[in-house]
Parts: sequence; C-alpha cells; structure tokens
Amino acid sequence: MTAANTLAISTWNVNSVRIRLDGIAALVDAHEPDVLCLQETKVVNGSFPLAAFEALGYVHSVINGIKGYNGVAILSRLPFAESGTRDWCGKADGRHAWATLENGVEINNFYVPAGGDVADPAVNDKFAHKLQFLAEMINWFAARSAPANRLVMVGDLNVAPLETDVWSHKALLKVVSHTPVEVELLDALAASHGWIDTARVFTPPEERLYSWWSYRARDWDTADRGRRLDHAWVTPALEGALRSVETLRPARGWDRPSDHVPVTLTLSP
DNA sequence: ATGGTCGGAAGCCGA
Repeated sequence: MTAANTLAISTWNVNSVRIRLDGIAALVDAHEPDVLCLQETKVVNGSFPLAAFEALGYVHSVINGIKGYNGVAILSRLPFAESGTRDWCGKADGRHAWATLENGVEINNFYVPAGGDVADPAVNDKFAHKLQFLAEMINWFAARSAPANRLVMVGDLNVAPLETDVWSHKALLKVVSHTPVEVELLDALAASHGWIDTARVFTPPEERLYSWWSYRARDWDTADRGRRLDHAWVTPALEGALRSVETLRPARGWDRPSDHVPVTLTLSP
C-alpha cells in the first residue's frame, strides 16, 4: 500500500496474465500500486489466477475475459463501491472493465482494438472496428454527466498521439497506431470529457516517451523503436490530485517480458 | 530489408 491519502494505479498490457505472474509480482515490488489494471489477460474468467493476486493483497477484482485473446481485469487492494464490465461495438470481446472506489474515484480500464495492418477501414475490418470503438468511446463519455466527476481512464488505447510518442513520426504516419485519423479520434475523445493525458504532465511533449517495443526487434533497447500506446487519463476534477506518472521501461528487459511496460499513476484524491 | 517474435483457441491467428 502506498502512503496514506495516495492512490497508485498501474496499467499494464501483460500479454497473458497466466504467463506474467512473476512480472506482476515484480511490478508490485517496484510501484506498490493500490490498483492493477491489466489488458490482454487472454483467459476466461473461470481460469483467471485470482489466488496469485490475493496473495499479493489484491483481494477485490472485476474481470472481463474471453478465451485466448483480449481480456481486461482490475485487481485492487481497496474495496469497490461498484464495479462492472461493458461491451463495445456490439461485441462481448473483453475490452472494458470499470470500478468505483469508496472515495468516489471511478477507474475505467480499456483495451482498444489494435486495428490490424492496413490503415484503411474500407479494406480492413479490424481498422474499421478500431475507429468505431473510439467513436463509441467519444459518444459514451460525452453523454455522461459533467466532467466534474472524478474519473480515471487507463489502458492500452493502441494509439500513439504525439510525434514524440513514436520513434519516427514520419515513418509511422501510415502505420496503424499513429495515423492522423486515429490521432484525431483520440484527440476528440480527450476533448469530449476534458481528459488530461497525465504522462505528459510529468514528461514534456518535447521528450520521447514510449510504453511498447515490438518483440520482433533484435535489440529493442538499442534500436528503441518504441511507441506510447498505454495511457492514463484523468478528468479535470482530479488535476489537482496528480502526483506522479512512472513508465517502467526496465520491465521490457525482464525475463519473459510483455511487449508493453507498466505505467503507474499516483494521485492524492 | 516487407522480415522479425510472442502467446494462445495452435500447427493458425492476432498482436
């Protein structure tokens, strides 16, 4: 548990929760999050390794898994006042879970579709799905009550919006995750509810910042061809509560790493 | 240079 009156929330695309339990324990050692928001858990709810999380003190949970791919989960040391899951784009494909803590802070954990390889919705259904998913998020949050609500949104949003969120802006302009149409949708999502991109409060936009490096690189660290796909946003009501955002780059070099690293947001709500 | 490597419902598919 972090110090009194602080709330630490880690988001991590683990690329299989069952194979990443050692890494999760290492993340807990490093950041001592109160709440863990995981994506790509890749396991049905009945086979989720809850006991491993309970042993680390995360006795409260909401999980939304499907067989073999996708899947999200929120594991918490703090109790929930409410929690649930939601389907998007008419698919029960394990991409959203939410939980409201007893202090009223609502945490939304998303796994936005990656979008496939071709950045054209007319020929690539996965890209069309991604754009529709982001559009639904915009409408959903815009229709909610005032941004005075204390909301957190974290997860693998699969979009790197800033030029410094990718290793080469020019080289990735036509690569899914950094195309203008995706970036415009993510910007519209942020604007729709006044969301604050918290990592960029602490790391200036001029500075490169990544959370994902491909498995396919021969030497991910030296090549450093990363992208910032994992995000932690808060509504303006929590702006004054922001304390830190840490991106755990060393996790990419751990044994059996995920291709994403954890991002931990600390608030004094 | 259009490959490369992971993880799972495997021997392919999604990332």
